[in-house]
Amino acid sequence: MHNEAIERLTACGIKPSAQRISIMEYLLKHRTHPTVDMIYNDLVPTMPTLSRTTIYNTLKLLEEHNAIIELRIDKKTAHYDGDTLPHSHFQCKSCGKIIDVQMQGLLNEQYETEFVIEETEINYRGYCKSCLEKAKKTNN
Amino acid sequence: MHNEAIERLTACGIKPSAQRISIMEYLLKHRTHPTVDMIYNDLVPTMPTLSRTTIYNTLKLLEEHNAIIELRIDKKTAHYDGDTLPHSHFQCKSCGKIIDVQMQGLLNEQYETEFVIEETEINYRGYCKSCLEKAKKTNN
DNA sequence: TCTAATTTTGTAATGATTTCAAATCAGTAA
DNA sequence: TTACTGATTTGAAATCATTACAAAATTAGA
Repeated sequence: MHNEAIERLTACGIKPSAQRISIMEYLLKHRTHPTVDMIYNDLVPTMPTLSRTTIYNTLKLLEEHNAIIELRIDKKTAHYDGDTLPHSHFQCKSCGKIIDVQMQGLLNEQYETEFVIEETEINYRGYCKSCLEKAKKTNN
Repeated sequence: MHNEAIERLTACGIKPSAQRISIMEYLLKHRTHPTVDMIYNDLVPTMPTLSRTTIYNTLKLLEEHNAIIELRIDKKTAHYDGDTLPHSHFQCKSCGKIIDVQMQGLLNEQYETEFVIEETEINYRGYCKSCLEKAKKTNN
């Protein structure tokens, strides 16, 4: 797990520091879609100088380099996922748990037994035509 | 538009007050996926006593009664949509604009000319099996 | 009109995230 | 080893969207 973390970091072009390895390793080991605070509370005991800011900074860095995915399914706080392969998520409005949904496209009845869905949200992010054109003019 | 707002409110079981009508009407008229602040700034001139808190309260009420949809595509703030029919959204990471994507399921090349997609996120929200079972036991 | 319930309002509190400058660390050349 | 440079980490303070709350205003019914 430790080596996998280092491999993932270097493969994504990130210099593997002790903190970055710890956080990457945590996300590879725990498929619970943790928040910053969960990661912090679990790592501080073995890394007492660790700062919350470092976790924020590192997660942003990892996300920008596509080493992890930032989930915005929770309306309050960001959650993070070490699984970068395309898949969807379900969050229970009562207990807050986030569950992986290994299916592209819309859900079928197979899942109706596992949970009751009240909201479906499909979000795309990227760059719009006019911003791409503006960037072209400025950069060339 | 005024009457449509009242109709939507009553159809969703919401008593139509002046403020609620204004906000509902605004969301029916402006398909720009506004934030609380956009709604506030646009409505205050004609409704000087309007409070931001009322907008927060009203939007939550409207959403709970399925009169509108709350969008969480923007990582900073909530946006709101008066169009409750199922559709997806795209947000430009540069200008922040949110664009409707009238397509269920994953995007095809048709959209590649309109924008470049970097992230795809499919979120479901509802209730998980164990929470549903807990609720059953408590309520019966 | 009087009263009770509902709705609205403004202020203060909350809490996640960001900013920022100082401290620490890692790597390199002398 | 030592000194230097740049990268990384850290903690405190600031920011900003949202919520809590209690008072004020409005509405509806008797």
